[in-house]
Amino acid sequence: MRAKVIENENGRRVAVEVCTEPCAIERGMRIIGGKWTGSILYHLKDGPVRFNDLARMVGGASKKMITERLRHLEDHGMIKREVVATSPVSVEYEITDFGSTAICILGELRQWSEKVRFQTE
Amino acid sequence: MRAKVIENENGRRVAVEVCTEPCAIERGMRIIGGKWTGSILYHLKDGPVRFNDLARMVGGASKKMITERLRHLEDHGMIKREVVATSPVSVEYEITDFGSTAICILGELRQWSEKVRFQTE
DNA sequence: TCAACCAGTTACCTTTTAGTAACCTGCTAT
DNA sequence: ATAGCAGGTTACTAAAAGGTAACTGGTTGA
Repeated sequence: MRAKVIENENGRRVAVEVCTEPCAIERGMRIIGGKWTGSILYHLKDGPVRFNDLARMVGGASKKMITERLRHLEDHGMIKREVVATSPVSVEYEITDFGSTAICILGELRQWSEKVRFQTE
Repeated sequence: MRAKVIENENGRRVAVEVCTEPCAIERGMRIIGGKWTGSILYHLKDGPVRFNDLARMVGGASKKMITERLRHLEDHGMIKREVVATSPVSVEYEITDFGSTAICILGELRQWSEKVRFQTE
């Protein structure tokens, strides 16, 4: 991310230290940037939540989306899935320590976009 | 984002204060979460950059993508486009004060995802 | 005159993402 | 028995996103 453009000995403009794909920001976005992903993770910040409860909380997202995003977050070690031996069984999703490290970013994004309402449109 | 699930008087689980679509995190992601968007904005943090230089810096993104993202960022008041009367004309893109407010979020995301390499996979 | 640079635009195509709605197994309270 | 809950899965469709490559019109230096 230190990319800059300089002129070489022939007067041609060339980029040095280009942002090779995928750069850190792009990679980060691919982890927490998908639709619903950030919201879902953020909803887990205060403790474990069950699948259907999550589906109820995140209005607009279908079960399919919830499942997909949970698997994605699990694959990246941000949440863990735990089957609780109730009857009928319930499944709890809990944020991991690593997952928690993303919460502050999401929190800031949230605050930031709450201000946006007044800055644009 | 204070959504929780409670049981009502009939023992049914219902969500209260659900995250109505699109919630703050979702909205924020739609602004800075698109592919290349964050990277492009981040590359403008140290001063104005010309169109083709940007294209050179953000390796992997086509001119079409660069154009699209720049328009998007402009529409959201995060950058401004300025035609400089050189010959041939050059076009400079500069981050606005408002756009700068997103840089710290992107910086944190960047730092965070640099750590990710060691945490997952 | 020719090639290269500027800042894009256009047409076309492929891939990805997202959404709906129905369905599944297992369990339980009525 | 049957309706409802749990936690999903499946099939299908629509829309959006992303990518390639060619092209534009003007400028400039060799």
